[in-house]
Amino acid sequence: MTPAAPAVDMNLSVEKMEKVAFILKTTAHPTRIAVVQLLANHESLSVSDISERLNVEQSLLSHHLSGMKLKGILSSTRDGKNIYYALKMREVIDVIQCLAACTFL
Amino acid sequence: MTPAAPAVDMNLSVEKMEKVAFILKTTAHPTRIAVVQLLANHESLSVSDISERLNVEQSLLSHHLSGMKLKGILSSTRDGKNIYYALKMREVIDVIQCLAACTFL
DNA sequence: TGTATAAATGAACAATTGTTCATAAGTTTG
DNA sequence: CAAACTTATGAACAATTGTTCATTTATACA
Repeated sequence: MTPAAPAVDMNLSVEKMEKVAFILKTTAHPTRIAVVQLLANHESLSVSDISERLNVEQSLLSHHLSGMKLKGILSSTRDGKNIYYALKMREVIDVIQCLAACTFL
Repeated sequence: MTPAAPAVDMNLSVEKMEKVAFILKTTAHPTRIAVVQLLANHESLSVSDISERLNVEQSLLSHHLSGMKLKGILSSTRDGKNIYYALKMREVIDVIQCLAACTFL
């Protein structure tokens, strides 16, 4: 007997769904997606560097970055006056790629 | 010469980043993730069916569903008294899988 | 037609996110 | 140590999302 449906193996617990939602929400913002993009190609960048590249005001960017760090997506290390952020949860790259690959977007 | 970085090919335009963010946001909620999960395995389900399975109140679920439909993630067709929803943008399955596969979640 | 069932809608409100601004905290260098 | 520079922080406010509830719309069927 064949199943009446696509049969995609995906059985997330409620807890896991909440975590997935949490990560998605943390990423779901143009500026934050841009940050992930940048850090996907750069290993690590300082706040002011990111700020200039993305043309986002320091404080606002800092809020975004620290939020993403808090939620485990980024990591940061200080070097002198600068603080360098890096992509910790590299899986989010794949997530973005999945959608970016959609032709209809 | 080797690049100083991971070199992930991902160059989204601002417009595309906004669209990706849009889809992520539309999915980033435990109930909506559960809906995607269900519809990944069921082809199509009526509102009351989903409502019972997920234990979410009719009106609230309807709001979620129509939002997802509006944003192109789901489609719906009426059959008699019921309205059946189906997954239109199947790519979101992959997106969720990407994250669900993370062992650390 | 009237009643029951299924789902959508819209207003009101709650909760969460996003943004701005002023200021603080850490670091370097003269 | 003071000045300059980089980033973080917190309060205030704006904007968006999520939820509830009452009501409406659409369909079936007695």
